[in-house]
Amino acid sequence: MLHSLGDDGTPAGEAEIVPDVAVAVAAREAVGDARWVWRSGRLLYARLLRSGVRVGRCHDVELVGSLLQARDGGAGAPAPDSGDAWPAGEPQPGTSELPTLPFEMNESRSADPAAELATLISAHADQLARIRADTDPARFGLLTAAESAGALVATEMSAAGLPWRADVHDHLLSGLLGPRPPAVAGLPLRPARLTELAAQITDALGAARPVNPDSPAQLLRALAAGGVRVSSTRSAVLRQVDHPAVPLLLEYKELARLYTANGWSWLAAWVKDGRFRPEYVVGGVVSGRWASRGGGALQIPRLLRRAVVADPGWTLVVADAAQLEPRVLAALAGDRPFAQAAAAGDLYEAVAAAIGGERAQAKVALLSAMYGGTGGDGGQSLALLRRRFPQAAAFVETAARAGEEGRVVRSVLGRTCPPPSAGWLALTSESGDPDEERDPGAAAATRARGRFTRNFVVQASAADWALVMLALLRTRLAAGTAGDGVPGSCRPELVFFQHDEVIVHCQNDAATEVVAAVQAAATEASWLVFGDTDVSFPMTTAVVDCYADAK
DNA sequence: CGGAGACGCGCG
DNA sequence: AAAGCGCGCGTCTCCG
Repeated sequence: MLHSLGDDGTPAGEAEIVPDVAVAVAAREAVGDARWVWRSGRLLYARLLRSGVRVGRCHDVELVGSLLQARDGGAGAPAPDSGDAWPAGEPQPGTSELPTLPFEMNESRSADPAAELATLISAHADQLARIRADTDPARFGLLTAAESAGALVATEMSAAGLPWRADVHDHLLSGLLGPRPPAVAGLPLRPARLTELAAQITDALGAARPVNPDSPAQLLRALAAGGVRVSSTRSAVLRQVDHPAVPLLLEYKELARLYTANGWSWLAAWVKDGRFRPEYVVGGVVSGRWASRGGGALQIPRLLRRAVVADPGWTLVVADAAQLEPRVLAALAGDRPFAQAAAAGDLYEAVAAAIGGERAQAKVALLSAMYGGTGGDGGQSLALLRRRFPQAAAFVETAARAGEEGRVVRSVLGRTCPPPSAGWLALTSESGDPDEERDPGAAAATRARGRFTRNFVVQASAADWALVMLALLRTRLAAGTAGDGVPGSCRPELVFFQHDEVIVHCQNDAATEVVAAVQAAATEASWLVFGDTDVSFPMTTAVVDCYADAK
């Protein structure tokens, strides 16, 4: 059932019963600019794509509902005060994004589709009203539009798949691990190289029985027996120990990780017909970053980028937002000297020059400022950073204090972080009785939430920018001339998105146009999200046959 | 036997 | 002194 809607979400005309949704959607897409309103596009849009139907825009009631719920609090709590995480005194981006809503859609096979459609229409109208009621309706409206567009991109990317050469992957595995081990009684044997290393580790530790390096507890005991006292078996801890078993263990861990996480079983489970098709979870991370389900799509080891190869006649445009998070902080905080350091080129270099240190120190100090660390040995650089860029420092400090006090903070477009848990409140609340000892964990929990909100304002605002950029890039790729007039699926396709990085798979002669589209999307996103700022958000782009050859 | 949690490590 | 932010997932281990 479809129903056309006006700009404010009120239905116009009569609801329409269509025999084939895909056909009806395609027909409406062909004649103009529709924005589809649906309960959730998660399954529905995948079906449309399988029928060869692509849509331009949507309003995903489920995803927008989550954004609104986070903003307004689960139990109808009052809206959070918006003072903390918003750039002060910035011009507001335009409000031209308010859509027309020609069609309503309901695809369920419920007993009473008309009633369900009515429920959806009123839920949507309610959401529009709540978006308008935001302290910054233009920015929050942009967020809801971008989140909905992100859902379309995610589904399209899963459908397209990341080009993946199983033969290259297999070759990498056998080179490092030995040939694929046969399965015995359903379980694959340990690969030759791992077996060899395990034996060498046992020898090096002087153990009487074979040590299983996969068991942290067993390994810890064997290390202690061999005279190595460590707090854990982590690589970082082992690396600081001088013992002949250590290099063997480090190699074992690295290879075992490759084997279990991205070995032959992974290959068989996730790569079909030359494509890796993970499922992306839009809004899966509280900060607005995407998560993924199955296949560990966002944790593909760099080593395996060698297996990501464009089809013959096609190429990969790999684009990465350089130093995104510190740039976002610069734009958020309205810190002029910092913004000027982020105006062009290498931000870390510019910051190093400003505080009179090395680039590496500047980078660590900046990350510490955003993560809530102390900078470790670079504590001095952090102090210099605070003195040189007081507004930027104050911005993250304010966010940290809000968290420590149990308040919530918002990203630049108004994504709200979760409130503290009941456990946190119980742990950190003062009892009022001066004799009562405070829980010793209370201070640690308070600081932990401070670090969370401190990081949230930056990470979530970076996610806002990246999502808007992605949505704009999608639109530009669809509107471009590349692939025009050629039958079949010859258009550039978004095939990967990982927080601040995108990959477009396109025909060789389209690469220049795609690179330009990426740059234009980044520039437009910066304006829409941050308005008039000195800060630039450069994308480094590489046109390569193989992902491993980018940067 | 399956679930839950710790551990460890890959990515940003 | 203790310690940085956000995830997914595989193995080991304990427990009911």
